[in-house]
Amino acid sequence: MSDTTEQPELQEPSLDEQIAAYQREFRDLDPQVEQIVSALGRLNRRMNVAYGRQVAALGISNAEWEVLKTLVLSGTPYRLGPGELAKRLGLTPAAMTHRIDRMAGEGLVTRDRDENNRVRVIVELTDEGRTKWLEAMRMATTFEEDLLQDLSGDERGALGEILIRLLRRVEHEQPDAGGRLTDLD
Amino acid sequence: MSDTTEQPELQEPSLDEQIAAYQREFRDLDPQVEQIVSALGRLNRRMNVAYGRQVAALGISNAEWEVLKTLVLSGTPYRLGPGELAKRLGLTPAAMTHRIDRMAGEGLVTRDRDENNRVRVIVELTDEGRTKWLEAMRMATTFEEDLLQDLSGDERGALGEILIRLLRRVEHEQPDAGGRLTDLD
DNA sequence: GCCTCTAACTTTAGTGCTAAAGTCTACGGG
DNA sequence: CCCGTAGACTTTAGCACTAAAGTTAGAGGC
Repeated sequence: MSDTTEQPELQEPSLDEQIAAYQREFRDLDPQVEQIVSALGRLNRRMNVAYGRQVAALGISNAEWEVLKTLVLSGTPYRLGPGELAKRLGLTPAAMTHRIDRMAGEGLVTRDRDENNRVRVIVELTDEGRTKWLEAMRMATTFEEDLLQDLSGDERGALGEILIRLLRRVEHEQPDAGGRLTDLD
Repeated sequence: MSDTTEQPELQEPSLDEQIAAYQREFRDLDPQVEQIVSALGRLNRRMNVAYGRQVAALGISNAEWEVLKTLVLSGTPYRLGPGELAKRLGLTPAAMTHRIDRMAGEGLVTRDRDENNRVRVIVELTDEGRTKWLEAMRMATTFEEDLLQDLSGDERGALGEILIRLLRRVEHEQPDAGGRLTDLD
């Protein structure tokens, strides 16, 4: 997901070809389901590549942008500990330590000991970091508007509503416990 | 995206909270666009985690599953060179070399020199590899059916159609004019 | 027929991650 | 008080990847 380095240009067969090939190899396949799932995956991959290219123009990586977003989302004064950041980004604390190192070196955040509890560390967004976030945000929203430009208001509403339903379904199917997704032993 | 190792459980604010926070920090945000884009991203991340957990039960990683899929998609006799595999998976040839090493060690594929041109290498799916693919495919399609279970036929049709349109839009927005990346018929 | 050139991989160096062990601060019980 | 323990990060070891340099087989020029 996160990436500082460039990834090679990916070159897959067309979606139609892919689905046709799957049907040849796996009779039980529902082409409609496969279409939805494959299109979702591809769409996301391409979007991530696009975001990466855009923020790279600002001199930051996708990974760094994620950190900026998380700090801004936390609201003013834009401060979080490394542990909390790691949780929200889905990283290990160790990885967070190194990411903060880099970003502090670039002046995007500061890292300081908490005065009241010197075990704790506070990562705070700098003005430069906030500016980068804003610039990236402007690029991203322009890109997103452009992506959805052919969709009518009704279509956008319908798409959003369906995606939220699907998301709820995935999020509620929890790992073990009785979830049907995971016990296929 | 590809991963052998486990990733920490990610813990984000609810989608509604996130969108509300963005609106506080960035007035120009269209909440409907943001909802679609964020839901898409999250849905995908969760799905990838779910796939990873499922194939892990078969003793293979998500990365290995991608290779199996690509070989099967190429059609019988399920053979491709490392270079071609790398292109289709969006990896560098170097990464492909190592992945093939591992997979050959596990008996999922064989790696042999081409008899006619000894510079070329041929990676071929083994019976075991094909079996693993089939088992993974069964798990994946069950999961996907379950995910989409609340959607009516009409909704599925509409969703698929919209996603394809978006995908086409992203794929045609090509970076800097160069060649068309996607037609390899 | 050698010599270069190119294509297709492999190897080496360096990055960013996970897992697990280590460090350091605060807190609580004897 | 002093020691032990817990919590919050940091460090170390190892892995998978990219970029770039290295290797080797076949193809073409002269």
